[in-house]
Amino acid sequence: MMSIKEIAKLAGVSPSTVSRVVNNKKWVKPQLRESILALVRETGYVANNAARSMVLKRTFTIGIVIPDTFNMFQRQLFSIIEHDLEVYGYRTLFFFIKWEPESEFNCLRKLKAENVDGIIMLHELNHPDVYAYLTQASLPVVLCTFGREELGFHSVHVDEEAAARTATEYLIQLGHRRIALISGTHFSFASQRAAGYRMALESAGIPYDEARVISAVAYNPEEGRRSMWELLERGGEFSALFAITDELAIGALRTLYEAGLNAPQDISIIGVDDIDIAGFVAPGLSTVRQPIQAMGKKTAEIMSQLIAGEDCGAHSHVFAHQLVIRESCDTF
Amino acid sequence: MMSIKEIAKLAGVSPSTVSRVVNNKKWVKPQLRESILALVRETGYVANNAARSMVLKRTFTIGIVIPDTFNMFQRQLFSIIEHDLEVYGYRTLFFFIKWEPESEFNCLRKLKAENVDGIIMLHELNHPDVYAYLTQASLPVVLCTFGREELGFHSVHVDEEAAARTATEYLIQLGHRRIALISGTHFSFASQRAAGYRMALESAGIPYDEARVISAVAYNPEEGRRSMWELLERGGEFSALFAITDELAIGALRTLYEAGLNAPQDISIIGVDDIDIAGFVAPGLSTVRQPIQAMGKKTAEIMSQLIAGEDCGAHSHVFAHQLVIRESCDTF
DNA sequence: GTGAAAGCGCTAACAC
DNA sequence: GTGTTAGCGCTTTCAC
Repeated sequence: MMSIKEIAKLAGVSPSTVSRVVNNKKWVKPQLRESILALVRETGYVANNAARSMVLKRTFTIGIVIPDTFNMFQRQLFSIIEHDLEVYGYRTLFFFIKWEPESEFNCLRKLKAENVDGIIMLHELNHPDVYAYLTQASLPVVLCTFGREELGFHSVHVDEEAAARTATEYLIQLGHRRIALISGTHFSFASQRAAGYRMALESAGIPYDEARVISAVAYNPEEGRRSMWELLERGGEFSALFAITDELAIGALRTLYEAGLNAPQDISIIGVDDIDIAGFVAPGLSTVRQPIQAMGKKTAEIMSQLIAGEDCGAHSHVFAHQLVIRESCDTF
Repeated sequence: MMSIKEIAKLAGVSPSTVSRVVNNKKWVKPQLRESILALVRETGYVANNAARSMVLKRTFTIGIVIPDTFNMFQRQLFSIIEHDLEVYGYRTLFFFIKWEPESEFNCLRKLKAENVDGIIMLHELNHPDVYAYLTQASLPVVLCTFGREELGFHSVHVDEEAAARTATEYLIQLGHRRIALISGTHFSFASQRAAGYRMALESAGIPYDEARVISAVAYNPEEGRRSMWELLERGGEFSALFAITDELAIGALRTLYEAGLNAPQDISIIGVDDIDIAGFVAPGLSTVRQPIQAMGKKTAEIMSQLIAGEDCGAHSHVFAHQLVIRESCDTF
């Protein structure tokens, strides 16, 4: 690999001068600058990041903590964030969290080893050491799609409870009263969305019936499929289903197909997130949209401001959700 | 951030000794080793990667080149690769390629700056400078899901042409003779799969009819949907469709739904890849599976062998595809 | 067994 | 304007 010294030798100048040129600093005679630039182009020289970040004490790298099984929603989100971060001049480094308990600890190790300039979490970490480290290192942190007010981190998210209430109320408005729920236990959004469901029921004077709710152990289509089958096999009657994520809802839709049932004629189904594929299944999935694009952009923006030491105002940035009506729900 | 010097000072030893301990080298008195280890645990010290890789001249990082719009197939693939690479002791760094022409050049810059130990390409790059650099730097390279025999790189892929032929022949076997095709122009797999379609037709003595083929500009559901609408609007008759990717096929399935048509009753549809979601749409998508798991594992394995300087045998590792019959195709 | 010293590639004071 | 020097955090000879 070409190094700055070699370029310097070729140009007959000192490394400092080359450094000044490639970093666009002043105090280099225009003519010299040009000739060095030409040399750089010719040789294809690019400065070594490791060496650079060591002296600068900045890596220009933002760590993104994300589950290794990241779903389509998170996938869209991080693409947006990655893109914007690049525009701001930052690289992204992914830290994939697995379901094993040591994974979080492992992530912390890597975080320390990498010396990132900031961290964006698309995944809730529970190990207190992680948050302790982040705080103590006073590393810029932005939580995306969940909040942690107590910890004082910036966060970008929707009001999960309200979003779930919107979905459930839509079903109620359509005339449904026996509404099943596919919920889950992992991550705070699950209990928040489940709470929104209960509140909607309560407001409408509909009793909450445990026989119609099931807790999924993951948020993918296969779990949705499995859960819906279980719900069906319980024999309890329901005319509509609220699944706390679109992927779960898509799996439930699949179960209906397998069972020879139709949505929305037999059972109405609604999800949350509005992932890309939601509009392509048949019937198109009605859902509550999280403004992925806007949330991703905001996350990147806050991060860049935080690093620049600018004030970002409120710590909690709550985005409005939006009901998206497609074809999977009908009046009862 | 804690540094090796501080640990050394706390332990009352020199940095070299601490280094020996954390790197599990010999020549440290067991007792001393224990006390230093305890200190490391206590302080949560983790060696700085940048500094480490600078002196080692290895980064233990594998670059993964992937389109920023990576589809579900590629997403599954890289999760597997990332996981295995971690087991082998390597980190992964993603290089997202955008559709802009400068993106490839930009990627090359980053590649140079990062000093990765190896590169896995999940995306074909066309800029000759890239391959020139890879060769000249004699960096281990593994191409995944496409080949480049001429360039002498290792590659892991299926026989794209044969896979497409399998899909098309299945349709023919079912009695279809008017088979539409949604193909594309980007990346070599597209023309290879299109060629497989033509060969299957030819073998069956079915004339190739341009009126029934369309070229998509991307390989996502939206493009599949759009393409299928165009095919339908052309008015040409066909009883089956071969879409060169599952995402395209899923979009086409959606078009049928929108048009009030049914698969497989009105039109049979088959794709290629067998992405996760293929089994969850309604009807379940029949497709030709690429053994994602095996291919990902092999890719990581070859990479680790290449770095270790081991011989990996053949340069081209071709995996067998497999017809997956679900519900989207029926006899004509 | 352990420490001192050199050096990886780079940037930033500071000298000239 | 340009070069010299020191040093970022680490590992690795080479002394001792």
